[in-house]
Amino acid sequence: MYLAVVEEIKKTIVSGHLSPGDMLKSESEMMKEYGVSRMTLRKSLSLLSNQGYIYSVPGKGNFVKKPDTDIYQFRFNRYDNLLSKVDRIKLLAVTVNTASKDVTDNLLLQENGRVVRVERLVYSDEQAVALEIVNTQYIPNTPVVEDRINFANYANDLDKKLAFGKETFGLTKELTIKVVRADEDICTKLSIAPGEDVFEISEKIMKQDDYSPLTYSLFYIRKEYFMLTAKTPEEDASKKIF
Amino acid sequence: MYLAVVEEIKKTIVSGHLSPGDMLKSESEMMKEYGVSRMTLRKSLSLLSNQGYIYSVPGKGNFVKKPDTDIYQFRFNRYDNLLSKVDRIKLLAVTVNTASKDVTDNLLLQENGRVVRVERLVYSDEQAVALEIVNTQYIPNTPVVEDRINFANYANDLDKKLAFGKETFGLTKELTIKVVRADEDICTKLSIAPGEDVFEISEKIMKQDDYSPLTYSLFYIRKEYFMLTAKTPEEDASKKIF
DNA sequence: GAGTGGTCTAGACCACGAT
DNA sequence: TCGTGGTCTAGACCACTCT
Repeated sequence: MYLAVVEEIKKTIVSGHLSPGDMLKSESEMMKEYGVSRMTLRKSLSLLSNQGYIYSVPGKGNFVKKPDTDIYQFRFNRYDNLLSKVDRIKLLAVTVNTASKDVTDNLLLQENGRVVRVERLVYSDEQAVALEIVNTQYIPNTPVVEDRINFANYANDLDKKLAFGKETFGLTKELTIKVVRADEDICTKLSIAPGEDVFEISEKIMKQDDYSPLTYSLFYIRKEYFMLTAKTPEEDASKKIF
Repeated sequence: MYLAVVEEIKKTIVSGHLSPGDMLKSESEMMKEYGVSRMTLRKSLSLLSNQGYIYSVPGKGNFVKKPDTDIYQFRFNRYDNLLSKVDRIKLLAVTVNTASKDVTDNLLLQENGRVVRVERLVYSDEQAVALEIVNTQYIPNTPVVEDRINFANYANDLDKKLAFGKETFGLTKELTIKVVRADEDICTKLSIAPGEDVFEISEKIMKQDDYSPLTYSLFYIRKEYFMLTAKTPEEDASKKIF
């Protein structure tokens, strides 16, 4: 029933009777028009709001929203997004050392702060296709960190658990993708020609409440082995909303 | 009040009393526990559901969801995402011709189908930094298409309006980003060395209901002029949901 | 059949904007 | 002051799952 009302309202919007910025009829009017109770109507309205069709201003009314069609969504995971199957991950090194400027800035460390640095090489088709560097602030005697060092040869899910325990909720992540000229170290490890370009994907994991950084990772990928596909968010929200 | 209940429930989840897959107390129990009515409690639950904390199974109960932390979101717009300001857009050509294989596949055309092809060069700092190719199915005498040709030297918003009229709602878009070796044509137009790599961003705009393609665009960008930043979706849904 | 979540209702009080 | 949307309530019926 509330879904039917949603469709009705969508029609009046899309069919052009209403344009962005226009006000919808008041809720009491719409209750009569569609023959539903207030709560039911409001359920419809909030669904429309979630789908980006409308927004409401307390004391004034509900308005048609200009749709934001420039938002995209994608799924990314360091090991699952390469263009060919990962068949081996090799642990290169686990070190505790002074952070570089880049790492210091991103992890908001003190000057000369120390970090745990885990370096891994990702193989596909017997070839090294990606180099992964995970930096975590080093806090001596923290079980999490010590564990992280001990088990650093395991990757992926286990990695996350070790780093954050049960804190899988309440995290925000930020990803930056660009193309950079590979430095000597990367060229050697990925066995590519000097001066070649590679993808650089940096991933920063932060706490959601105060944005304090937990890890800062760099992922260098041979450019033929990565591409990204993103889509406009689904409208399927309908099923999730209530 | 319902927000307070949300916080309460989050606590019981995050503090580890509940793990993914576990069932929450029944709604009637929680009503008593938090001293709220059914509708209020359900408002809290649907908020939690939207934020990805829980899901519910009719006839059984509400369950803690394993958070999907691999979803990212970003905003993209052909002209607003370059690393430097766009100061000029030059229309190179508007042609009606037989579609290439790639275009035919993506627009689901008949064999030897014809398309309107609009080609533009994007300038920044007096340099050509990106080449844009927009393909739309050619349907003779369709006002939309004819207008598109007439006004093809205008870009961005106007472009969208001409192509889709009031249909700004109900569209889905798909983006693919990769790095490819520039062909001769691109090298000339962007004045880069032969064999250099460029970003290739393809954008396919479809109708949301039947996924029928409307336009298929290719965007070639000099690799120094583009990078992408994406974030985990906000939890701010709270404000949007009701 | 008992318990669960999904939906809907009629009525109430509030904070807010416009006048 | 009046109309608007935001919130909350108590009670009802339904379809579903489990035993």
